[in-house]
Amino acid sequence: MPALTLTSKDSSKQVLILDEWELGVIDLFLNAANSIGLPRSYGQIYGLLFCRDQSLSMDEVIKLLGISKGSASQGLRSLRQLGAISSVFEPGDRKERFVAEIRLRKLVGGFLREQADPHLDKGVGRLQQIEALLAKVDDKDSHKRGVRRHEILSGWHRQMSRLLPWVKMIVGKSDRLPQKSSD
Amino acid sequence: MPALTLTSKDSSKQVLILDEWELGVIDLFLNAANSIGLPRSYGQIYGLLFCRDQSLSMDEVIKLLGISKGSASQGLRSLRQLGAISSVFEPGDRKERFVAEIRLRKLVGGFLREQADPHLDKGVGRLQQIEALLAKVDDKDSHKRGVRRHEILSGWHRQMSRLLPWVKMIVGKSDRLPQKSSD
DNA sequence: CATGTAGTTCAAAAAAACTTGAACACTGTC
DNA sequence: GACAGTGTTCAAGTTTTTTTGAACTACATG
Repeated sequence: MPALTLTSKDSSKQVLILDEWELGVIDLFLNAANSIGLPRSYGQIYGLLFCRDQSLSMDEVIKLLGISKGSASQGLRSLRQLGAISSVFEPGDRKERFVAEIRLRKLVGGFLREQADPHLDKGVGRLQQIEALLAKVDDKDSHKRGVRRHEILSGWHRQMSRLLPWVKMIVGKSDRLPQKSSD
Repeated sequence: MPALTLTSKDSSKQVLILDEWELGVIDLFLNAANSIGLPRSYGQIYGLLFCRDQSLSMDEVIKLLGISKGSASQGLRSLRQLGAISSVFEPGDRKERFVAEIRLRKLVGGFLREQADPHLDKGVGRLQQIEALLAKVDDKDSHKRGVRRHEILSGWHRQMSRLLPWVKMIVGKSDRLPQKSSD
């Protein structure tokens, strides 16, 4: 393997540019990421991998999207943490390569696990904190009101905790639903 | 019982200060709002109203939370739009007064209606746009790949569309939900 | 152990989101 | 019409989040 050219452009190399439809998909994911509270660049990265059959290295992601090394590194790490992408090592290659997870159930599950569950957990602490503050309330009416509110919040917390497993279960189940192929 | 001079004239006025537990609740909602992608001030406003039995006017919200007129005005409007608060007019008073909606089902339903549904709707347009871009692709392989991706995205869209009604239905009914025996 | 490749970290820059407040609009009263 | 009470708008200011890129770690190879 001759390593002469630095800016090597081996003709066996796959495309280093994006199709227009790929740009469209990447933009779709950019917006989607944004609207669920993830950085745009995460959406771009996922979108790019989603478009491709072949795994991509960090280098290729950087070149194709024109983002910085830092963004790529952090984005790829977080996306893997979310279970939205996974990495593979081609034998005899030091580079880590990435592919998108395309099972919606996995995506939703990972998102809920990493984003929703922690919030619910923190909620327990917050509720306890409020309970503690309530113990120090002198005024009878205020105390009563506070207790009622605490009860409501506890109920909500319980309901949300029960909802999440259902969501995880429902999404992806429809693979098996009989479908009339339309559209 | 009456607070010291605080530019307030009428001593029959209810508290113009917040109990500690109320601050805790308001902070909880501030964080909750933040984590579902709403401005912090919306959370504060909702949290304040959530704590109170009596309706509050915009003026009172501004004074109690120490936020600006602009924030209060926009926050109250958006929260009402979301169905998270509702307004009432006391007879013989020109001021609009607000109370929090505390039924979780309503809150979740409103949130999904105002936030999730619009995104799904926009998604239709985006998918069509991608479809249009695909029509212009020459390369056979790229086209095929693109079509496959479009199909996947369409499937996801369908599944999410089906999920939302379930969520709306399940929340608020969880007393009667069948349970997965573990936890 | 010097070199080159792969990847991470983090302070500073840039961008996005949020808040503010003064000007404006609307309405009912005198 | 002038005024006072309510509420909205939005340009400018502030805060928060995201991105960048240079310095750094790690590790294989000659």
